[in-house]
Amino acid sequence: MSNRENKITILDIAEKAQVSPSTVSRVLRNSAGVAAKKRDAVLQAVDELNYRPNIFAQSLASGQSMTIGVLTQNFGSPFYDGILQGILQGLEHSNYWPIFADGRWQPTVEEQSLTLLLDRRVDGLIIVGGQFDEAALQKVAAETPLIVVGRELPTMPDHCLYLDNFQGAYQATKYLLDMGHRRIAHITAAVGYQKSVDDVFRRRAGYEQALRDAGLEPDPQLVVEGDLQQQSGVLAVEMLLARGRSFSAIFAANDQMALGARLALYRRGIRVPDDVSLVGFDNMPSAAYMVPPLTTAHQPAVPMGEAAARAILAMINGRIPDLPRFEAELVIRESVSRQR
Amino acid sequence: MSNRENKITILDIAEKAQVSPSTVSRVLRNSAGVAAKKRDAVLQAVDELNYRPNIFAQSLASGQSMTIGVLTQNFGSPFYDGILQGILQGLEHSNYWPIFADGRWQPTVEEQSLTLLLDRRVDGLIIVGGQFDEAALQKVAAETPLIVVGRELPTMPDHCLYLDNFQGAYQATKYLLDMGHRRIAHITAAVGYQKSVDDVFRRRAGYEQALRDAGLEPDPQLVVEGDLQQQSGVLAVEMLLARGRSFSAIFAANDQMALGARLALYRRGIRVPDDVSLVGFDNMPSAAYMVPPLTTAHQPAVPMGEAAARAILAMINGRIPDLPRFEAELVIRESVSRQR
DNA sequence: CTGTTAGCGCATTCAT
DNA sequence: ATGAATGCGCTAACAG
Repeated sequence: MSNRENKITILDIAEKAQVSPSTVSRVLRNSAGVAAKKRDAVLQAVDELNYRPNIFAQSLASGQSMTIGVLTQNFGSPFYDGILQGILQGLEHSNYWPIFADGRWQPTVEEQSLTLLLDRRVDGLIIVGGQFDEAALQKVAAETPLIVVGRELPTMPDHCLYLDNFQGAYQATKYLLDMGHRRIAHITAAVGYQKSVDDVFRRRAGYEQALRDAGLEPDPQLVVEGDLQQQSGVLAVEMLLARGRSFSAIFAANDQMALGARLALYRRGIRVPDDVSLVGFDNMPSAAYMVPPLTTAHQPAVPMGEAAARAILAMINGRIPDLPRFEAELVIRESVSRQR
Repeated sequence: MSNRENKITILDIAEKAQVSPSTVSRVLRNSAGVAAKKRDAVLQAVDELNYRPNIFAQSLASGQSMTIGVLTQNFGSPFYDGILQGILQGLEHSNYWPIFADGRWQPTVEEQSLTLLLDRRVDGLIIVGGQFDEAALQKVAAETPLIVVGRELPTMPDHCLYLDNFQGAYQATKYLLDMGHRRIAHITAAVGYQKSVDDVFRRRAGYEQALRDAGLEPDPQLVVEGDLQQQSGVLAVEMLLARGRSFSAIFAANDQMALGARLALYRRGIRVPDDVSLVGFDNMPSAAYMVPPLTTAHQPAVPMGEAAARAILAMINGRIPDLPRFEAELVIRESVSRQR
């Protein structure tokens, strides 16, 4: 702890306010009626002595840590940042405080991080993405209030907060189709790489369904796998070009890969959107500043984070959280052209 | 805390291992020699009972929280993310855990956040950027080990970790000069807006000095103020264009504004780098994926974060941290062309 | 090297 | 409504 602390304890203020320690505790926690006079005296003493309750003593005595554990998979990725910001906002006036841990998409690290959070005796847990299997998550949920963001778990629907990825991808692909594109490539991500790959899988399914509904058979040669990072978008386009199948549009499973794709096209002298149109997913902050600005399926990360925070607070208070549904909304920008 | 906890305490494992609680504590903390046999028995009991020390009891009894408070100014900005990642890495095997708080560039919020971290009895504090004045920081430093990242405070050099912004900006500007540019615009940021504005101020100074050293007098008409966000880069270029002064290159005080500038130029049909060259600062992750890839002064955010973590650990252990110096390195990419 | 004894600062019974 | 007493789980002297 800090070196020369305010070694002021509840006893000091009890003495100064001429009441018993329990009374002080009562007014501080508002846990029982206290005579107005005594309350004021206590409050004044607290103020004058600049008293700061010892949070550890509080937690030890009360059994509550007033913290929420947040387990993410990579700090600093555009999408996760939005979630974290939302959580911060959602917790704002709640007395609860978030504690973050990063699983770095590595199962072992993820497990350790979870353990660390549990060791910290968090009152609730928000797990964003990740690779824990459902059984493991169920065990966790049995012991601690839990919200899982960004995954759709069949057996625990009342713990999950996610976006309809299928619908978002369908919409994005349909937009390209409506703009006259027929040969639409897709950059997906390899299973087991990153993110609740469910997301990416559903996006691919939405893409394929949109094609079928338009009477087109998906062409496996037009689908390439990346790993969700920018660089893999570059490689994906190289791969696509190497295959020699023509295409007039690319739908990338996330904006980061779309960014990489954009660069690869630039390097090849392929113009966007004149020669090839480009659509992403997530609406990451810089999507609007890409050149040209990127059309993308809008994933409302911040609202999702807020909802997660609210939900976990509800659970902690024994209420049943109402989990809103999130739909992706296509944000149309200049990276798509109409095909003759 | 989690609902049905392992209510296993140190007493349980003491009993099971046939030793006293203090011995258990000793082996767990490695705070004194314990007979190998007893140690093994303890360890085994810990394992079998799946014992988890109560961190609050530990903190209360020991007076240490084993946490490091990290006060940033905006979660989710490319530069700060790098710092946070670095801190995470630097703390990795240390038993210390970071607790984050966000000041959102609002002095009141910043102050509250600091109070919250102090209430949490952090053992050390890393303040990234921010607007606290030096006197306030000195008071904090007197009570708690403190490292300030990204600010250069004259009176507390042994607490600061920062980049030589002057040098970085000088280098960036000189590069443009070497490439034949003579009319070089600069996008800076308004004082009092964001960030330890010192940074931005020093960058401007470096820009001006480079011009002077090349025999050019800085033209105030070629300097515009933004607020470090992308959008302000757009507006800055609009402003520049409206002023009617010609320029062949822009040096933006950070990459985010460079990104906005890029978009504004695109909208005006001004080509980069053919018509106007562009240089940024920070080397944020997507700078390499801009079209064209952005030349930028490389600010090693992750290493700085790591250094901060190491330094604060050193201070906590009563050692004098060695604070490395960081220099900006220009990363040359395709956003700059040679001027005839 | 090890067990015993006191707290750490607060919340929460239980009396009154 | 309020004070006294007890314990949360662990660490740190203190003795041996």
